[in-house]
Amino acid sequence: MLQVSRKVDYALRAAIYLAAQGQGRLVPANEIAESRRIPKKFLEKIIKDMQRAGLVTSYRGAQGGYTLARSSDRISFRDVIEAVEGPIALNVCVNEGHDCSVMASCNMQRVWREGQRRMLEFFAGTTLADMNPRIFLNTSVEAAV
Amino acid sequence: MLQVSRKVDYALRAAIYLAAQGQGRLVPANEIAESRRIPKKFLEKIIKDMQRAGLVTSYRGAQGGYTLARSSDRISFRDVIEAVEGPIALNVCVNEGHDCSVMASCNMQRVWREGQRRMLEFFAGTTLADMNPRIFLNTSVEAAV
DNA sequence: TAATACTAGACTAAATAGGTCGGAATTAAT
DNA sequence: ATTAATTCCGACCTATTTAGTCTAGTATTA
Repeated sequence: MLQVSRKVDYALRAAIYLAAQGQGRLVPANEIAESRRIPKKFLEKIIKDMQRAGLVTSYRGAQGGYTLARSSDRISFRDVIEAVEGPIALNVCVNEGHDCSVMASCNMQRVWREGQRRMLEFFAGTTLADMNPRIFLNTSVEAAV
Repeated sequence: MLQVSRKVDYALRAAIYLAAQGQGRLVPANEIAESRRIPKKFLEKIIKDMQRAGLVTSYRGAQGGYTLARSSDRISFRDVIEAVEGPIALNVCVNEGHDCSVMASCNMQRVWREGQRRMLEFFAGTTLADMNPRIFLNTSVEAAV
């Protein structure tokens, strides 16, 4: 339906929450889940995805928890989206190596590519730091308000 | 998965095919289905959606078929997408009247809105006529090539 | 009246979304 | 050493959506 999944939404909520806590502070899943209204067990899996993508670091055991692996202004929406959903492709025919049966006569590929390029450009330019209440760094988002 | 459905893809293939045949010529479902590799019965339902949205006109009986309801340069990708999928909302919280539980502290809504605005702007600016082989009218698509 | 087309609605198989469950492994504090 | 806090892991589950198919029409024309 051309809509982001709950997974992406939850991942970003969590990432933004971690960003607000400051890199370094270890935040347990419970706290994130409760404060951002995310099912805890589901959240754990989602954060694991972000960890695998190198966005989050985790520590087990008592006093353990999660923290951002790098500063919030170097983690973009695109990073988070792709961490949990894999690479974005607006249509199957935009994938590398995909061979569309009607490609020669269809001409749509270029449209999907360009639409996707614009979307990615925007999501890559918006970072977790931009979500910090009050201070918005991304001028393109700023300009839209 | 943030990807357009087969339905949207088929709808656009069909619409582009109709555009290429010229408004006025009645094209039967069979011809569209075969030439664009779309399951016929599925196609009929999809075209019905486009008809309900006022994009296509149909005529029953022998020599019947489908044709565009207006000229191809006045039917955009956005028109077709919304005809078969309903209004686009990049995230649930962008919908009118939706009340997000963590909205006050989340700040993401503005990002989805702006991302969506950019996407729609592009899809609304790209028409079926732009898909005519060789002649591309939409300069923004043109520029991307 | 036969052939060609679209129409309507029920049905279905497979995939995806959105989780849940139960416990094992790890660590810090007591 | 024990316990409590915490992540990690894999299997499981269920509802919804996707991508169609099937059957039985109705309308139109030659």
